[in-house]
Amino acid sequence: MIEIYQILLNHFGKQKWWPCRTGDRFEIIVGAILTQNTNWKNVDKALDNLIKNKMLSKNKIKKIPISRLSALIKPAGYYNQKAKKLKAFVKYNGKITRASLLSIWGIGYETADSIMLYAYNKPYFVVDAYTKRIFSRLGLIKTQDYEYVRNYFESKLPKSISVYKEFHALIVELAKRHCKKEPLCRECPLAGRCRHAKRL
DNA sequence: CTCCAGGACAAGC
DNA sequence: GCTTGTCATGGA
Repeated sequence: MIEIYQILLNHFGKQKWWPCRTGDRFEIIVGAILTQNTNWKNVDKALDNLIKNKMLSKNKIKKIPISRLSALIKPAGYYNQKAKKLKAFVKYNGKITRASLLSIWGIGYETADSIMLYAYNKPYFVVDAYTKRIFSRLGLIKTQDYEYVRNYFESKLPKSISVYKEFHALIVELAKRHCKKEPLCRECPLAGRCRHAKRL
């Protein structure tokens, strides 16, 4: 597994995730919620709107009317749902752990682990749809169950925050560049490992 | 025009 | 328990 990480790192270079302009962890959390099933470019516009209107803070999100909040994050799509999710998150006051994040409405496994890893620097491997798709097509995982896949990666990798961060980012980069193109295995850095004729 | 993007939740079976 | 529908903009 670490070999695959090295191949991707050598091929694409460091991705330096999570993108964050303010350097504030709250921006990472908001981004993690807004990017659910959504292109990052759209999320970027929504974050721009929040920053330009000086609304990117826990207290501001608490106080802003939900109708205005949803208008500001509109480019990110699902804006009504996501406005509710942001409200649900800022309403929570307790200690932030993986379990407590999962108890908040609107935060599922991937979002919780993204927040833990990239905002709080805790060693949870983030599993997204790309990860499941690519590694099952490589023949390395049997099921798509989230916790199974996360456990698989965490057990086969050194427990390193930076490796977890980069690897997930590299998987997304690999997917963006090669998962859509057909046939896969020519320019793909994992070509030699792909047992499938189809694309990753 | 269709398809999908760094998901999560609820309803239906 | 597992499968399907819903949420929605913007770019390819």
